[in-house]
Amino acid sequence: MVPQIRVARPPAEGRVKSQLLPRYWPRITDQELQQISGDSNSTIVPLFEKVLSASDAGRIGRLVLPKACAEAYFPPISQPEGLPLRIQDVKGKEWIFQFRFWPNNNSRMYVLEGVTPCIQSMQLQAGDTVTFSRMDPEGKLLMGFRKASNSIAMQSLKGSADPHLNALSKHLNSATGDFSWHATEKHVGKARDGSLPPSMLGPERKRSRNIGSKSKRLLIDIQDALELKLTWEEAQDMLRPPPSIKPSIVTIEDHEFEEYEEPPVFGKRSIFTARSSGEQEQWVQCDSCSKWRRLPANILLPPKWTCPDNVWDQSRCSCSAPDELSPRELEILLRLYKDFKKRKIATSHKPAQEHEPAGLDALANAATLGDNISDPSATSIATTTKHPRHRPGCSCIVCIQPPSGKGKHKPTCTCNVCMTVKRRFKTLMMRKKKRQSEREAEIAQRNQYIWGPRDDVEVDSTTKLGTSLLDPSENEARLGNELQSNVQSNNMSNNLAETGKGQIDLNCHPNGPNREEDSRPGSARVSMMSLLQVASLPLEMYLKRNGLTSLISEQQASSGSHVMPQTTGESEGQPHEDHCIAPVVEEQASGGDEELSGPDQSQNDPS
DNA sequence: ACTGTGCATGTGTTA
DNA sequence: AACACATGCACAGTG
Repeated sequence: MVPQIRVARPPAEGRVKSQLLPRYWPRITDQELQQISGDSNSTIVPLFEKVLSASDAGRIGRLVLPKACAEAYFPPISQPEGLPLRIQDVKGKEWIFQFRFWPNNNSRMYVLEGVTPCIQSMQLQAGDTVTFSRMDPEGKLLMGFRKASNSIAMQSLKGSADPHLNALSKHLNSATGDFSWHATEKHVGKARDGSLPPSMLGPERKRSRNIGSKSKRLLIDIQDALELKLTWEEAQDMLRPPPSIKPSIVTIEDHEFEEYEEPPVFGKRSIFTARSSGEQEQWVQCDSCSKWRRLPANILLPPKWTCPDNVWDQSRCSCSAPDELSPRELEILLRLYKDFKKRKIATSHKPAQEHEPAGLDALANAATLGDNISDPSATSIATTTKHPRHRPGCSCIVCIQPPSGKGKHKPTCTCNVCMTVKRRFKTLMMRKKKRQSEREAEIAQRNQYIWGPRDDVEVDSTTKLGTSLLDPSENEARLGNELQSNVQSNNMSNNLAETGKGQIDLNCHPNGPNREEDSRPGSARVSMMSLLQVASLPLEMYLKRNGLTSLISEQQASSGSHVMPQTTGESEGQPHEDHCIAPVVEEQASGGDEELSGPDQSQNDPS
């Protein structure tokens, strides 16, 4: 891309820059400049930028300007009333803001008033960045923005002249494939720690400063928020319902929710798998020797777990006992798990269509967010309008009480707020149902796609095998799809796999007589069965179907190797009752994760 | 009751 | 210690 503009960067007047705090230094990319300037031949002078605070992005419509920036780049004002300032946005639209100041101690506090329409037009929120530039020689002020959400950040990165950033951008793309907001956070976070020069690290830590103090301002720098969220989601992996506490069932609007009296407890992260019998089990890694051990699914593990704790398998209760899985199998399992996680995260971050908070949080969200509930980024950063310190989803007394601030609501309360919340909840549930049916249809279609190439396996396994060995990711990706479908089906049918109520005929080939019906969008019930079949396939069948027969032979050769002790002796192709490495859910067996509203439900719902 | 406005205050950052 | 700034808060205006 050859910019048609001349850019005086960075930034503007070095003289002034030295007076600005680094956090206001403009980091506008060429692409952004190009965007701002359009086809103009003018010189764009990046002036400064500011990460929007909650109050900047709030309804008040006042954007606090850094004093030094205001005094350096905006016209001098002597009266508090200031003067109207004409600023052009990236779309070429001109906005007129009141540029003024408030006396503050012996100083001034500069603000731009009336920015709400502009902020809304750009769909900005706290954590996003607004950039100010000047077009010379006209001196026209320009306003750009950079969304804190990574999708936009990615665009910025892609367009960056900085090879570092371009490389990072490519890396992010390749690393995440189908771009995952969340996955990228991790990379970005990682990059922040290491590879990026400080000047490119985005907003500094400034904004996290107030947290933890007496008057806690829950204002989290977007980067910190991302890291926190990530940590939270990682933590979610380890959260389990309290082992001895039985949830009570609460019915709200004909929907049942599990309510736990005790908060979730921490357990060790494990991978849950299902056997073809429907029995679930979990794989856990020893903290001492790092070997993976198979345990019953219903075991709550302590945060730290080692082989000697393995009282369920005496042959593997010591670190000296060999791995049950071969390295290749382990790799596949882990990659499937990783892929599943990635997809789950991506799914959970999809706007509204895929994700909805449940239970009280949903109500709280509904109460505080209204239609904004469909905007995940909004829920992650923006404060509620009700109580600036609180975030959407906050169900504290302040946020759930009526505007008048008097008293709590009873279940039978019919006040406007309660009725609105209830209506909203109904709408949400209807939407959820609708989405669920859409999702099922989608799964059915995907299923059709999945099964399609399988014919090739049957017809020409050698060719497929060659391809597979060269590019195992393809197979794994397919497995991942199945896995995802499997998880979804698991969510929807709840313990179907466990109870075997689905009456799955494992001998029924997916391409069998029912296939036509299976693949029809809308015949979700049948497709669910197919998916469950996939979920329940023995490892050998997985391997075979995906061209990894060499692994089977390797496994057989090495085992008596303990790969699958119980499977030896069974004829190939016959469904095994045990050891289906189909990571169904990584949550406890108790959970269709979207179905719960107790402490456990939040496992998949960090918001 | 709600909204807008102006100022005050508390806290983190910088010199 | 001084400064910058995010936001709390009181008060006035409006519906």
